[in-house]
Amino acid sequence: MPERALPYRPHNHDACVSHALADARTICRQQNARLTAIRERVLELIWQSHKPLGAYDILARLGEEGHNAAPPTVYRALDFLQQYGLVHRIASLNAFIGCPHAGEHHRGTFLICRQCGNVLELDAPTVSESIEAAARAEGFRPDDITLEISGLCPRCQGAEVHD
Amino acid sequence: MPERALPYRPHNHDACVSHALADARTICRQQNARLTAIRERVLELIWQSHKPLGAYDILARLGEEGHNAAPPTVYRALDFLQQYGLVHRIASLNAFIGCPHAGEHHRGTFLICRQCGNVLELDAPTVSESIEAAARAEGFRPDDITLEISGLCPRCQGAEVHD
DNA sequence: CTGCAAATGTTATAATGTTGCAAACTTTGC
DNA sequence: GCAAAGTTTGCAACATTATAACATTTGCAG
Repeated sequence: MPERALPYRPHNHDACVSHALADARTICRQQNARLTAIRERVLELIWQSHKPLGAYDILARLGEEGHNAAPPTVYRALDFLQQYGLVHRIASLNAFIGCPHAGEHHRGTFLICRQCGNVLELDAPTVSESIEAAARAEGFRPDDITLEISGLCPRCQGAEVHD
Repeated sequence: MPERALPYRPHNHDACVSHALADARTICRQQNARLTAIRERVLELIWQSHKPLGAYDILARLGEEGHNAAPPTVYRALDFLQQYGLVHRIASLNAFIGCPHAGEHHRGTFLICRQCGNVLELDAPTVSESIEAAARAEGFRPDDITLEISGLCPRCQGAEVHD
């Protein structure tokens, strides 16, 4: 059994979330960063959904549980989490998702299913290298890469059913 | 002299714009699409700036010239132009830019200079293929690819000057 | 325990994008 | 030509996403 399951495969998602939180705590401790209650709660909410979560979705869930937060609270937590590579922002969706290989500051490659909304972060060094090579061939010095692939995930290709 | 110059190289930009407009007219005629006055004006405004233009920038320029348009007018024109591959939306910037190889419905690859703001659309079949291969290797059926590379263009690498 | 820096609360507002309906314009069939 | 149908635009309101500015609280070092 792989340590990290694919989002569209059945798996113990609670374990998946707590693993991510444990990792986050480790990473923050190592870097002397303060994973405060709100930051941790935001991270947890994001992880509890494999689908990307909008800032205002997070806000709403915090509201439901009594924490009456304002937008800056959430955006600040998100900034922090992004800074430490714990979550990614998906530009084409204006939404955020947990990073399964947190730790280093990086931008990932995302496979976004337009049917079920699940997102898989791909670790594809070959692709990154080919992109960077193409950019440098134009004399461009690449810095930050946004690669978001929309399409159909394996599960949604056969049956066009909702999740 | 190449027909289409790189945005960060000096070139006759008026000619560049009128060429793009002429292409657009041809494409729309061929497809029985109506390139109305507003749509053409929006396209022209976008082309006049090599830097991506936000919807509200366009709105403001239309306002300056007496056309008191509302947001839906601009967004509808942009939808039309995107549909016919005449402009692209750059998700990481919430902005729009003219497509230098219009005609087919496609998503491009963009080199975005974070210093001067110029954007070059790259036509990199190798990269696209490698991306699609990586996606399919995960069982994913790619559909639409957003690839936006932020960094420094050749001109801005030596001197960190503003455009 | 005091003072500083970091984090959070709070209010307001900016920036971006959409809905829904009415009016104007274009095309088409006759 | 002319009316019906379809497309495009005008317009008002609103929805969503994100930030600014400043006050308050919290955590921690000395």
